[in-house]
Amino acid sequence: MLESKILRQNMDLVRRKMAERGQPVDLDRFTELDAGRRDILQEVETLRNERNTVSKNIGEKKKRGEAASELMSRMGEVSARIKELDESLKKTEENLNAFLLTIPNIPHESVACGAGADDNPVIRHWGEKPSFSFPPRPHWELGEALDILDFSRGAKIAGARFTLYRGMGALLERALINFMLDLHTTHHGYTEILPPFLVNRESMTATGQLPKFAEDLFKIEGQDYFLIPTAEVPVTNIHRDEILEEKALPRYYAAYSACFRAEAGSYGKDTRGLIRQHQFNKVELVKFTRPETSYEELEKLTADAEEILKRLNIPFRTVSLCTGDLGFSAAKTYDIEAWLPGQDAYREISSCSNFESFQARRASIRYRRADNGKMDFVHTLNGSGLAVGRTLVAVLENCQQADGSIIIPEALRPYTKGIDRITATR
RNA sequence: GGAGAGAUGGCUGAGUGGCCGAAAGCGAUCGCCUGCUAAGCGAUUGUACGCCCCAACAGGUGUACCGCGGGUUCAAAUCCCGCUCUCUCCGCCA
Repeated sequence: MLESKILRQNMDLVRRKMAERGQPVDLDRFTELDAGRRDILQEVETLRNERNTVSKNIGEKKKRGEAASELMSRMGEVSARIKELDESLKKTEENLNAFLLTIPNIPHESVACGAGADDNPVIRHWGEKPSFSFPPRPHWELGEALDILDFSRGAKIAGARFTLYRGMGALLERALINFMLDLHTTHHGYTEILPPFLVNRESMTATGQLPKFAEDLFKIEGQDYFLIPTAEVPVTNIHRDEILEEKALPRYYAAYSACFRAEAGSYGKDTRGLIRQHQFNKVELVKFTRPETSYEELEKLTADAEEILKRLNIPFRTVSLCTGDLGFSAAKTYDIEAWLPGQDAYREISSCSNFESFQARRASIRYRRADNGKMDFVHTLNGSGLAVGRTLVAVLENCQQADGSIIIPEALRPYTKGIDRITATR
């Protein structure tokens, strides 16, 4: 969220940046609401001041046994007027706030201008694409042939976009989760978190999923609980309404969670395989940093996520999202895209973002600066480290053999009871 | 699910209608003092929003905030109602 004061002072910048995002904002409406609010505020505060002084007066008179009924009835009127003004103030602030909550973050100056995904500059490539002496197969064929992924049972039990993992498939997924968590906690300095998978409305609003993207979320009927679309939500909310010590920054958290997404509006997209599921597993990295270091921290966080693919020896490329492709809350985002030979394409496997103070304002996450003793908002960052289901896809497709078996990357074998190969069991 | 207790500043904790943005203690910061350490003494110590002032830093001033939302009253941390959360006991339960 952008604050009124900041918006008021940077109208032109905001107007220009929102246009670059392709999401023009009606700033006249803001000006109107903001000015209206301040008008009412001044009037009501003047009246309150009067009431406070006169009330004190009344108290003193009464103590001396003097009559004060005239003052009391006049203050009755003032109070009634205050009540009226309070109501219209509240209404105006609600409108203003609702409006502010729908304005996306301002893209960082290093973000390229562009209309959509095709305009995202590629930052780097890593790894050699594997060459095959046979046409590489997509993971859904491999998984079904090996009897480790059961799409039709998943659909029977729950519906489309749900998958049942079986045997080595389930083990491989679990191995990936543990491998990722271990790497981030022992080598990259993250503290492991296991968060609630259901959260309340305040948490969803703090990180930016609400109010604008309610249709992407699963909600518990009749209760104010939402299924998390990413561990970013509960983990960022760890410090909601808190004041952190500057010396306790930066803070790094790594969390495994299941993630739930309604995927409204993606009908017919990625209908086969594990790529787009209503429920999937993810290890999420979240950082709370001082404003001065957040872009440095974004580079490190992205490298931490890339390290997983490097150790699994999966080729990838990293792109920087352009203004037109940038998410609502992010100021800058790197997407890491793994090479999937079965689909002859790079597919997103991680998205690493700096939100600057956007989420911290919504969530009121602050720290006291050591230099001047003032409060300031922290910067929040997060990134997948990594999307587990998609990583499993990448392993299957990159490590497939001519006979349809899968050679398990060495880095995972400590987590697969030493098993080095998945072969058909029937 | 049933019964009860509670929620006050960074922390502990007092405060049952006006003199309370809130005692006291702890902590923290700054200064003094003691040869060092410990102790001691003094001062300071919330946030948000608005207005004024300023190039800016700062400053002045007003309002709000004692879990959240409403009500009573000239006046609410204090009285009333609803909600949320925490704790204790009973029941149930992985």
